[in-house]
Amino acid sequence: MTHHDSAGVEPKLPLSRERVLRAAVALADARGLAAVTIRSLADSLGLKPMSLYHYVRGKDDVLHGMTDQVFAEIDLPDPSAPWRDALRARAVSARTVLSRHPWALTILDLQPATGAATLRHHDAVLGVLLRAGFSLRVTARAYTLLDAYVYGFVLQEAVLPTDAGPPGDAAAATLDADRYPHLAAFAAGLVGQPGYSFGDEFEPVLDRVLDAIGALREDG
Amino acid sequence: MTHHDSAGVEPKLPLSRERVLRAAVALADARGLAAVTIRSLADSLGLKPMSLYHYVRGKDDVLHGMTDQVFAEIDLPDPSAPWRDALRARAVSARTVLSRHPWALTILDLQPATGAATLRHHDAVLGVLLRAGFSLRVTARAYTLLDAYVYGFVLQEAVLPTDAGPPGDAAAATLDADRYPHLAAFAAGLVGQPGYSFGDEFEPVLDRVLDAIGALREDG
DNA sequence: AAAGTAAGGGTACTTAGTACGGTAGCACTG
DNA sequence: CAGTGCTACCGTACTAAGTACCCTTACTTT
Repeated sequence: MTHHDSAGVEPKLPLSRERVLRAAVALADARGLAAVTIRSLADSLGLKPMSLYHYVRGKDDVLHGMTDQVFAEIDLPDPSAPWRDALRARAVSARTVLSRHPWALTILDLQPATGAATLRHHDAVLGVLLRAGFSLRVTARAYTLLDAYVYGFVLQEAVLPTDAGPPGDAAAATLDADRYPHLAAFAAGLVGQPGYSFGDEFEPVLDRVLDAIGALREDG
Repeated sequence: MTHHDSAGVEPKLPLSRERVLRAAVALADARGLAAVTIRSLADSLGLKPMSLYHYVRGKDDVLHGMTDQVFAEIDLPDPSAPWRDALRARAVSARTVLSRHPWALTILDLQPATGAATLRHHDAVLGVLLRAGFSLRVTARAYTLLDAYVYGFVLQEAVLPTDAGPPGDAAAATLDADRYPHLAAFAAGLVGQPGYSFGDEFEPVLDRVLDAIGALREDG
């Protein structure tokens, strides 16, 4: 037996920065961002901690690289599609990917995002808007709004109390209905209802966001 | 001389959880979230590390408490104002506060946000919408959109390359104009222009977001 | 005065990042 | 074929940080 295994157990292919980052993403998905330590990462690759430093510059570099991996998973927009369709598809894809890797947002604001996949991605989206006749200024606003919506939605999705608890409603029990009447009304009247899923709200609201982007274009 | 000082140097009043958290916020503002360690926090209060554990449960509790402090800084919406004015003011306030404490977003998605100030805040905003006749479902959508915009905007503001570098343009120099033509066009044609400020885009776009919320209401 | 309690601290263990300096196998050179 | 050097990997050890456990001092309460 030549190596330990814990989460990913990637086959014993030639090592590389790519494979290290992929293992890091797998680890974060499986056990959370906090479980991504140089030591456990090395362990999941059958290596000793110091060996990783041949492929990455350090922990920070691993985190950088992980976000770039995530961006690489997001579908690039179709350059020939109408802007609205292209943006909609890209928003849905981004949301799906970020929901799959919820730890990514936590890292995002740590660094200026200069990974190759990240840059290529942003460039492609900007291209869609510019080709559709958006001015530079409106393109900036539109992209800001679209991404703000996606990031913000995913962030809220991550924050929501995951009531995988008792059948009734875990959140409502904690809530003081006197002090927070509206929150209580929510827990009881909407979130607690069978069939309600916060995630399902993404697309209906997205359509209004796209309307708003259209309005931004009119403004000039 | 009875105590060390480093960042906050709060006067020697009676200690309390409140004061510990306030010192933590001051530390994060001054030196970044990474500088908030139990040890440096104790030091900034003239205490030894272990003494803090009489006021907080541990590092996680400190982080929880810090986000709640931040929420406490956001103006509560005026319950008697029309929904659009109330939401607009609250969004501007939230954005200002979050820009002042950019580290807050990093912590936000770590925990389900159950601080008192946080709950009171959300409850007040929900109240504005419900009293204005929004249904539960549309209220949820509207609030999601508004907060997504604020969070997402602040997040992007934090990520933006702060070109406080050379006079020309630091970002453009790094960018490969062949590989990323649209990004390059941006750096040169908009971001690099004198007088351009990303932060100034917040309010114009916010107005379109409020339009979108109005449209959500129509949909029912 | 005795006893209890609150506030603060000392020591030390554990986990994590990483600097520094190996070592072993292979490739290529003269 | 010996030597030279490179590549991949590893062992050791230092530092920073969180925190469990137990102690001391001082003040309060009866």
